[in-house]
Amino acid sequence: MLKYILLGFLNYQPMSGYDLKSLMDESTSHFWHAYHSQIYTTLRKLEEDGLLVSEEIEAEDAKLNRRVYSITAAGQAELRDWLAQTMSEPTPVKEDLLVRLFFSGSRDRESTLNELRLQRQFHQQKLALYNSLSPHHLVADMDATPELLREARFWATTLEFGKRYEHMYLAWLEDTIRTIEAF
Amino acid sequence: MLKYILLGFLNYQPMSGYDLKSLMDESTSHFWHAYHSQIYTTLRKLEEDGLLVSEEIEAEDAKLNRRVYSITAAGQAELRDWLAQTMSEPTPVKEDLLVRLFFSGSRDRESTLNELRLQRQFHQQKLALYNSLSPHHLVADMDATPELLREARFWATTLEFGKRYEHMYLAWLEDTIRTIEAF
DNA sequence: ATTGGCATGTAATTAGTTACATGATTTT
DNA sequence: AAAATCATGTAACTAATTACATGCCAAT
Repeated sequence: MLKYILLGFLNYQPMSGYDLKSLMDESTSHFWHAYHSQIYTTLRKLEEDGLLVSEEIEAEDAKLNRRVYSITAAGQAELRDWLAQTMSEPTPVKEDLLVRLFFSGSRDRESTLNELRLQRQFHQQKLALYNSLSPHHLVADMDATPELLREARFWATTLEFGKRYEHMYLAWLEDTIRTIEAF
Repeated sequence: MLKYILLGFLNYQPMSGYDLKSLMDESTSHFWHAYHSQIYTTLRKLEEDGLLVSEEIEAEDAKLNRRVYSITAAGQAELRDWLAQTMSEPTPVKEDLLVRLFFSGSRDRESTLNELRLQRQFHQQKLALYNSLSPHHLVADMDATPELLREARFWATTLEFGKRYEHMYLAWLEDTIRTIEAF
């Protein structure tokens, strides 16, 4: 999946691994996180496969050089083909907290409740973050072409998902805390 | 994580890899899916680490023998220690559909809409499934001890999460379909 | 003086997926 | 006759995580 995220961003404009990591951190990381180590190795692999080309940009000053990647025609075709397909399943959920809760019967009740209360805090923060975000702040990090502005409408739908997800999660946490307090 | 799911179930009662796979399929797979190949290899590893012991049960008839695993004292301690901890973060979301939607600006609109409509179908089915499930049907697959019945209250909270998740997801899909139709 | 941002990578390990492989019994 | 269920595993591969590693510049 990371492959397509990188192709997707590089289809907007050429960028370095560092740029991609920064962009991801404030956008796609909310539904697909990746470490910089994976980003750099995947970029190399995509270049080997001919989907990207890179160019080392010498920095003035004594700074570290940047390696800027551009998408190739083959890369664009790969992205297009991938998008032309249709997911044949819903994405399976992987939620650690639910695993823990499922097996919390033998656990100290206060320990469980503390964990849920801490999670409530985390999800409140996430919701607050999403509410403070505008999909347009991403445009500011790239060249604001008219095409990019059209992309922002799709970005907004994923942000809306995030808000609803956190809202749902919080309500469930509240109710679950109350339920377990009453056990 | 699979490690703790296996320890968690085996803490209820001894079982084979096949039993564990079946139990997971109708419970934890909704928030933590695993293939049988991974289950069998993980069970072996846990036995090597002394957290489980296994015993080969000879089948009457000419059936294949079952290997039944039991949790050891060390295994119970490991499970207890893990549950005594507290997650220091919310679980990161990984949702393929959002990645695809994020980069769908350059995509044919009908293709995007078709994918969303198909997902709507999937999530309707998931919601229907969750609504048909009772946490007690799981007890039927194991020995119905009074302790197990207490566990079922925790199982129910995870099922409730599933219902709310699918409900939220569906509403978002509906709204997103309408939004994109209006683009 | 130290923290944070810029900037890049490799190495080692663990986890997860897909494919291969077998074979009997029961149900449709 | 074919499909589903029971039952177990290995092998190959891909993806993801964690740790290691470096070094400049600007701001506090």
